[in-house]
Amino acid sequence: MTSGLRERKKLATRLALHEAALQLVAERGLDGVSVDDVAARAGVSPRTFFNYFPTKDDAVLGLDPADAERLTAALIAHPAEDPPLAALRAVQLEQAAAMAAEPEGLWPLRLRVIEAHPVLVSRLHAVFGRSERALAEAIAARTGTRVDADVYPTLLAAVAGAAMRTALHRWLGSDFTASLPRLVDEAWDVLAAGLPAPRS
Amino acid sequence: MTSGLRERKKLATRLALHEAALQLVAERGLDGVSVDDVAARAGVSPRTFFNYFPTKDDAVLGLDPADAERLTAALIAHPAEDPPLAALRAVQLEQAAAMAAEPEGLWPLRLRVIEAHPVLVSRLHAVFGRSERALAEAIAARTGTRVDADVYPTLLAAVAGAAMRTALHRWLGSDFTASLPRLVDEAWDVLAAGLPAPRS
DNA sequence: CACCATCTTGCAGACTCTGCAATGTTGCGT
DNA sequence: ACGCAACATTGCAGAGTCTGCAAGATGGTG
Repeated sequence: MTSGLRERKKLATRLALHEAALQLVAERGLDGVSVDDVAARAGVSPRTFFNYFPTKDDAVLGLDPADAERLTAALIAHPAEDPPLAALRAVQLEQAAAMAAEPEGLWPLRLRVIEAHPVLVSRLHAVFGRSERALAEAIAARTGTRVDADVYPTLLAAVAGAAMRTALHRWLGSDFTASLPRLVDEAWDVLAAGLPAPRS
Repeated sequence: MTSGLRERKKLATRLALHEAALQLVAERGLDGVSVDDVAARAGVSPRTFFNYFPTKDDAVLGLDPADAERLTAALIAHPAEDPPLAALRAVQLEQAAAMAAEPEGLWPLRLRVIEAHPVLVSRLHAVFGRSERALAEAIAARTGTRVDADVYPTLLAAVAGAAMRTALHRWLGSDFTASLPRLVDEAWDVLAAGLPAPRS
């Protein structure tokens, strides 16, 4: 499936561009790095850069838009007897585990770089927003409602994004010593309880 | 306070630029409008445009970063005996009412234009993300916890954003026939109940 | 009225991003 | 092995975005 030399090369180039962007920005800051720099370090022409990423920022994030699809696919594949909230929670737990297991600690570096640049934080929020839309559709399919008829699908999708973003933020805050899946779990516990005020 | 001629002129210029951007983009689409066009219609030089908005997109959104501050200020001003969730909900209801009452139906137009351009949807998400950060701080102050010690502030702030975004999305979906405050209320009802699956 | 702060503007220049056409590679059938 | 078709890379030209700087216009103040 992914065996063709062509496919592998494309993947490799994409990753090379992403890592080059990430490292350079970590070293010099976002404004200290141009597309030409990134292309040079990745060993391709500047023009080629734009065949892989529409934007310098996107290269730094390096998130595949197909990630969102994979998430919704996982949700759809989940046993139908589970209620949507439980299904979504389970799917996100798996996703969190996968992220924490990524080789080279790519996610920690990514998150550190993002956190240091407000623009990138915004971009990340935007990416989440995108995938929430797709997620809402999948949830609607699960509950037998339509996205524009009921609050539930859109709201639950947005809340799921909130849970993951919160967990990521706290993961970074713990300097990645905490367990990401556990942080996701904690968030869902509070959500499922109806957000009661914490005992102070 | 806001009485100086200078202040008023700045406000007027800012609004003129925003409305010019909004109208032009509504007519020709985002890519059919350049900063020069916007500046021309607003009657200022292109260079001046950038004294007011860092980006063409920002001019189309036209959201004052001070809006976020006003929200947190309102939360802080809210009676301290209310639990944070109730306080936040009340504050958002007021905000929703204010948005729906805006003259000229600015918000409907804004939302329609935004919805038609994915980039702007992303930008809006980003703006929400920003204000959620500030909100988290205010919530932490209210609950006596610290943002990086407890899930609650960050999560509740993110959820509040989810509620408002969901309500806005549905408002648009209803072609602005629904009551925005009511949509916000519905979202909070579901949230406070712990997101139970809807009876289908 | 005169001074200071602030706002506007033009200009030069770096950078981002796109379309197009030429050139090089890969995959596949014969 | 050969050669064709598909696809990737590259350079170039050009429009558009955005910034710094310095000159000029304008509102606020004593």
